[in-house]
Amino acid sequence: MKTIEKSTPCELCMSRKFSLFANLSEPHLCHLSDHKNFITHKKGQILFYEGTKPLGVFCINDGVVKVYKTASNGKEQIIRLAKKGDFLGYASLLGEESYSNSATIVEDAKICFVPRESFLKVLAEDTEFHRRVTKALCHDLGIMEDKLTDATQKSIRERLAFTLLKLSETYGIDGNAGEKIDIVLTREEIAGLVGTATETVIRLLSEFKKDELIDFEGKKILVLDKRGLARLSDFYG
Amino acid sequence: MKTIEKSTPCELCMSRKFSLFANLSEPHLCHLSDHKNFITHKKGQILFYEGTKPLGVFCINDGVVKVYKTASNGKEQIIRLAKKGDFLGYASLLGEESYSNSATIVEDAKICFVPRESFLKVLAEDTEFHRRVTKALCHDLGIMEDKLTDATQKSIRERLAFTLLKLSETYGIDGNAGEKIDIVLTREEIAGLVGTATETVIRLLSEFKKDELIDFEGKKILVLDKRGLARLSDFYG
DNA sequence: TGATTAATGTGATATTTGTCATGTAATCAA
DNA sequence: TTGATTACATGACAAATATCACATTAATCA
Repeated sequence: MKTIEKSTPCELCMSRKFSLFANLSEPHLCHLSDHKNFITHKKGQILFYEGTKPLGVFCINDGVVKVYKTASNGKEQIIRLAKKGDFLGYASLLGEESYSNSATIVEDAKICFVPRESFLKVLAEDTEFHRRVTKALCHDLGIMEDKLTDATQKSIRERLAFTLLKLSETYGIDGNAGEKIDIVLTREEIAGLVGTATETVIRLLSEFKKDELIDFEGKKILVLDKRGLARLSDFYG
Repeated sequence: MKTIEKSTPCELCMSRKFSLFANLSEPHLCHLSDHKNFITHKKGQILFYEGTKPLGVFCINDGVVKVYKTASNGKEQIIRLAKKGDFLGYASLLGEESYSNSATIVEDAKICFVPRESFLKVLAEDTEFHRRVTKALCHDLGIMEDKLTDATQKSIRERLAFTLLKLSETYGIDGNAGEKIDIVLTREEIAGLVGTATETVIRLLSEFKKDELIDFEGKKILVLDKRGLARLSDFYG
């Protein structure tokens, strides 16, 4: 079901501007263009599985991908949602390990695959790029520390409120009736994001709606009261 | 209370062999030796605080340091325990951010401080070293994903059992009566490691003792039945 | 040494949250 | 369109865990 088609060369790619590839040299960009594969993925398709070997890195040109671990109880813990401009799989590649997580398309996506050798070549030849990659890894590490701390020290209600705020920050589009979180996530996926049971998410979302913090528009969530959610999430930032 | 004294030069440092500095060139090692500070720290002393700017990296020559975040409820979530050969603070330094966590001495420690410039100089000049740092960061990221998944999907009992196994793996010394975890942690610190309340740790440890999975020897814990703990921790690895 | 503080332990209790069961609504495939 | 599957929803209930209060013991220090 994967579609391979002609794609924008990296030199002209717009989503690159917001990515780690932002400041690469012309020759390196051409090298990547020549070696990459551009693939269109449909919702539900799987990019890679935990435990398999990374053969390169993925750059998201458009769409949304969930990166998650499957716990021993079968539930998915979503590590992050990756969007346009984000890279996938580079940590496992550079760590010289199998994928520590799996990745599945959440919203139809256009994704470039850069093979291992090309990526490593650019990394080796462009020290500045290597430094940016390192910096990104360090930043991600800090984020994971925050997530871990929240997971152990905050209640589900707090975490759900916080998750909604974060989602609206990243995927929010302003409307007349509050900010719409413009991606479709199932309750189960939200539960995976928060780290809880699906039923609990359903109940809490109803509660949030009753309290007029959020509303629903089709399958999407409207954030009506950010301040209220921030208060609930014990987040003062 | 910090003591500055003469220290082994990096070239001769034994704990370096197990660290990221393992394969540095002679000139780089000398450069580090010339610029580092060697400081002896006592239990309870604080190495750095979350939110402050990193001025360099710390290399642990001996001792144990807890790296933790203070949650909004005041509790400490311990991110990791760092021991001989481990580095501290490099993620924040390379991420060009303030410290994302705090570090406090758990067991009396000898620690070298390498100033920012020296560390960055070596990083810039030794590509292989940079690659090893990157690899370590990637590995840590994978570990954090595991921890997050465990934190949301496993019970406290499972996590405590797992924590004890990990501790015995790292700090265990074999004795006639099981494997002794040879560091002193308060119940509160164990709670911070697991991500739970102190009372819960106390109760569960008593339960584990009653079930003859562990025993106490002074302030230290003896692991009597690893298999039993592994079963309890839902860990098959 | 005695006084003070920190660490450990225990009980009672309330709450949060997960689980199971079941039902309805929405979506999808043939 | 219809049957099947998936998503959403709700109730009942049990279990795990946090919190608070208060002992008791150990460690520290003046």
